Amino acid sequence: MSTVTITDVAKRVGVSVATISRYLSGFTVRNEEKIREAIVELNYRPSAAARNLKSGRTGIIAIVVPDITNPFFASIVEGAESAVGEDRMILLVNTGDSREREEKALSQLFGRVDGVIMAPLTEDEQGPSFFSQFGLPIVFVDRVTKDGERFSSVLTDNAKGAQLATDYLISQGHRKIAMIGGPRTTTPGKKRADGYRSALTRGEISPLDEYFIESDFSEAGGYAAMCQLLEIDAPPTAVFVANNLMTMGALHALRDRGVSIPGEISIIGFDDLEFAELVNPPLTVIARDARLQGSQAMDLMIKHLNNGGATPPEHSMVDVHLVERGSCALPRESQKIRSNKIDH
Amino acid sequence: MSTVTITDVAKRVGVSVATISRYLSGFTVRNEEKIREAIVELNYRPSAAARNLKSGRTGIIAIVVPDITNPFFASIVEGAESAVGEDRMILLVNTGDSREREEKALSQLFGRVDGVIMAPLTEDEQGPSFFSQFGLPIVFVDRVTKDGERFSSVLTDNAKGAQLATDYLISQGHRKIAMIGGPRTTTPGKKRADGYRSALTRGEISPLDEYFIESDFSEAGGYAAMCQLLEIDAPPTAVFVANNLMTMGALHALRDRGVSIPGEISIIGFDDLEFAELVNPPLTVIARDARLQGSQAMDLMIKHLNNGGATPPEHSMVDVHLVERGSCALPRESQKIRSNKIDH
DNA sequence: AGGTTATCTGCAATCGTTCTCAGTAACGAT
DNA sequence: ATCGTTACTGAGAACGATTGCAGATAACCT
Repeated sequence: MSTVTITDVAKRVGVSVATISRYLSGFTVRNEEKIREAIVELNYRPSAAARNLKSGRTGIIAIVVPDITNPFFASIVEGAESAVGEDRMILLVNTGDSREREEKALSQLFGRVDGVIMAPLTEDEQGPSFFSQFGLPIVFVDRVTKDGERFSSVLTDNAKGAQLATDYLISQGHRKIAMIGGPRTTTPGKKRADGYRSALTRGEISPLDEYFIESDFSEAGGYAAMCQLLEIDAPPTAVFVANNLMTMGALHALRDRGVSIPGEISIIGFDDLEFAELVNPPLTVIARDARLQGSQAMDLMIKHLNNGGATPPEHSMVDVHLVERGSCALPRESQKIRSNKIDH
Repeated sequence: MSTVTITDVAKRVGVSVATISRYLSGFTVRNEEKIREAIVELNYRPSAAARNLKSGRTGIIAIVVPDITNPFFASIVEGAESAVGEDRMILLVNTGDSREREEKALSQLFGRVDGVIMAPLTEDEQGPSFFSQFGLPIVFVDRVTKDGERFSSVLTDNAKGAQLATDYLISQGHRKIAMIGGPRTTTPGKKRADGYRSALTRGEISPLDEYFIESDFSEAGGYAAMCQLLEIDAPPTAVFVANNLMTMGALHALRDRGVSIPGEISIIGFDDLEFAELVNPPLTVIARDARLQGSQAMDLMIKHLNNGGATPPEHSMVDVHLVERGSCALPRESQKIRSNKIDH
């Protein structure tokens, strides 16, 4: 069994533990060759726990996300992973959209990790210094909270993305534009709804309450929301769906009901998906670089830690862009109206 | 700052540290109320590092996967997450398909985690006791290695899955059946290739070398492999693609070349995908429950740890089944042959 | 009141490192 | 020979918790 300690190595070589320790930390010592041999022979591995205790560092950075099976968060994690470097590792916590687990994780993380990169569930429901109380350096990704001022963040230009999407639909002649949004308690939920509304207003379309459904960023939520939209007397001719999972749900709903895209209804999603070009029709989306977001967050964290935690918070913003594929087209009615005009 | 130790709490209450420690470990002590107060007021959080050092336990279980953005592995992680319980956490390591990182991770993990759940990259390339040397309890998922006998594992019935797929294509009348496989150095790569071959043989079709392409389980690999298959003089009428990422690549390739599915070629994939019903046509696949695989692996690990590491290795197998959707159909030629017969 | 348990308490050792401090040895310069 | 410098070494005190041991207190019985 591997319960070999530094003392065993020291005895074997015939020097003090201090020497072995120094060798391990890169100082030059006299019997390097013998030490190397002893380490290999004894299969010695330094105890991380003891190191942590002495140094106060763990070399671990936590990433806390609501749902790892969401490809967006998986990409964030991958991006962070790619930037973590040689001498640190990542601890993943999946909160499963539970506030309780999020809080529990945060308090358990103290002392186990040097810092936390997280996409918090909500921004409103906790006190103003909720996240500060844990005494952990935090970098927020994608979402920001009330005491966000004290921590760095890497956000997406959510409002711009939503505007881009809505403007695009308007430019195609749609006026009955619905949105399936996320919870208003989250940054993306809020900002995307804002962007949608402001684009409508700018386009001189007055937002209809019926056309905005606040859902929950889940596939089931998207499915239900789309069903609800289809039941309206004057159903929308286009729908902006505020995240990838809900988009999948919406597509499922439309498929189940036999509604054709973009013939009967146009769909634009937020966040690209690996399979977006493979669905029928290929999905038009607002895309951003989630990997980049993850790696930037990690960069900020590492910079902060390497400075001894003395850096002021920094905020960066990742750009969004429209990826035109095939799920949006001229609205039926507008087609009619135009042909009427020609007839005229 | 949170550098409050158990000593501070003890002083505040006016008892010894031992008493506080005992209170924390659930023994009944006299001044429970005062202790609770002191802990809250001082915002005391026990040092995980010190605990680890004393107890030798960390309460952390590592999951080592080659690629977290692969939905299959994301589901494994999610499943494991769901089974991890109250008093343990998960450390995720993404090796990015690099053997070097895999090995480095394993050696760094020692002392930081109580056990490792992993899908090793390859089974062949390391010595017979490669994984034993780290002195860590391991549960293998999906793949198994040379010293797999010493560790528990949760595998998939890969051979059966491949046979199911191939038999299905044969039953539809295909005889020119190709396979895009994974690396032979991995368990799934090997077993799925075996299943494919044995199904062909049983169906009295002699396997053609041209029709078997050993790829790398990546999307790019699937794309390239499919292109290669299309260049053959007598291209296959059906292709079994051995994992989800390669299936996506293959679909992309077919789309780019304008080859119709299942009109010109039938496709069956291994591993279901969230969007499999949304692509055009809906994808027929061999499916299995990856979440279950993850949670079973975690269950085995926890059982092992709670027994003080004294349990013998256990091996379980997750079943596979065929999900018929729309990407497979009668082969063209066979259709012709049949109509010829009718004409006859 | 005295004796016997049952319950709680503090002391101090311990886990495996790192790091400070006070050496020691070698060597060239004086 | 003495001194200063450089380059390494070992003893031992931390780090912050847990735990065996023995002592103290309270509770209970006769």
